[in-house]
Amino acid sequence: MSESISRRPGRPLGGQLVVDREHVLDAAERVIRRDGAGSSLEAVAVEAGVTKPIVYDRVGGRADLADALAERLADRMVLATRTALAGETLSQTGLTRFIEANLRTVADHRELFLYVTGGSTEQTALGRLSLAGMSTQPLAKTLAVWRSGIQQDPGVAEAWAFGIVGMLQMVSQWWITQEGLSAAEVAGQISELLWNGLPGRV
Amino acid sequence: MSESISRRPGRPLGGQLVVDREHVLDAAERVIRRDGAGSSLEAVAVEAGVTKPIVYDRVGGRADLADALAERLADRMVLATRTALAGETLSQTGLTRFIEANLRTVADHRELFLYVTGGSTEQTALGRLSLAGMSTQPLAKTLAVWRSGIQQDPGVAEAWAFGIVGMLQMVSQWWITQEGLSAAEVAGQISELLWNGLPGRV
DNA sequence: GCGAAAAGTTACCAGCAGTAAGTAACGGGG
DNA sequence: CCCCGTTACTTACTGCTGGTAACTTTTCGC
Repeated sequence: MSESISRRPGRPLGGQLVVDREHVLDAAERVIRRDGAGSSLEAVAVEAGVTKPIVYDRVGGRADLADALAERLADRMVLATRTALAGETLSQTGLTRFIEANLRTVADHRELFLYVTGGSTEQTALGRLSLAGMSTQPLAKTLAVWRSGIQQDPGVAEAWAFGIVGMLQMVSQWWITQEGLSAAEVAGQISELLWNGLPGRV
Repeated sequence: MSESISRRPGRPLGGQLVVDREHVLDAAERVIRRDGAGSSLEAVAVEAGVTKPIVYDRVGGRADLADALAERLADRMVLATRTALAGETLSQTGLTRFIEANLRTVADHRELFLYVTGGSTEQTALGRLSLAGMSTQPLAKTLAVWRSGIQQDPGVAEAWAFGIVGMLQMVSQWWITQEGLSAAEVAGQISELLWNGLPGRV
């Protein structure tokens, strides 16, 4: 893959785009998976078989790349949790499955997760909210609907959604550095906290 | 402050260290407060009235600086929450005060918080765990003791501590970008979630 | 007094984000 | 049919930052 055929300058024969946005993002994922979260844009360009300005043209700067990858990761998480839940009504065991699916997705995309949540600097620190935002927006909606359904105040939904996403992110980050701690176990513990609260049910 | 007197090379007259570690960290805090989370080590050195290698000698590289500042911030948070709680036994209103104190401390050190949690790249993403770790270690201990006291399983303490810290970090990050949302309000909502759980008390 | 150690600075290197300028192929109008 | 604007690239650069090697000056023990 990515035979560095050292294209000559100028428009390539055939007149077509040599790579599109999706190809660049695919290359970025491969590089990050191989070289870790500290990968450079240059490396991404090389992996895509193209030069830096093309990356800038297709996806933008570093922050934009992180955003685009965050969106992909968020999509996969939503997908994984959706299939794990399969539309059933919310319960503690369902919540546990939701969390466990989340953990497994993070483990599957360890370096990508670190790249996206690690950010680079400055406003990207706030940009981590973009990954959060993609996850929180649907979650907040779900929470609001569900809370209304059980005769509870739905006004807490937004704050709760951010809180839950933050909790999952930090637990994921902690968990992937731990050895010999099963996803199911951790998921059960966090689920217990989120469902029954700190004091537990009496 | 930091009169750029352009010292000559060589050991300074008097033979004493011109700045110690604490002075460098103070300077770093001033720079970050003034210039934001994207501040460079060079700027820190200038603010401290000294050159880069001195910063490296006193505190180490960028990751070490972030760690040291994280420790300071964590200390201040622990202090703030401790005075807010004043040793009373844990309750929902106490928890609310704990969270509100946390939010206010973050707001007081906005840029520093972003610098520390933002990290730079690579292993610093995992290094965010260092701030987390400093906050979670005492929290986990407190939780374990408290859970034991109310006849509940204390084995969940570590995971819960990371989860709670992550929740607070994300909520803080979200809250400081929001306008017209009081700390007390948000603290109450998060406290409600942590204390009573998602379904609420019946 | 003198040389080793201590405490600085200068000057550099490597790598990276981001951009300006140059080059070659395509394609439509005269 | 050819020419010129447009398209789609690459090369080559700037500016900055983290990090380090080498040099300079003072101090202090013997």
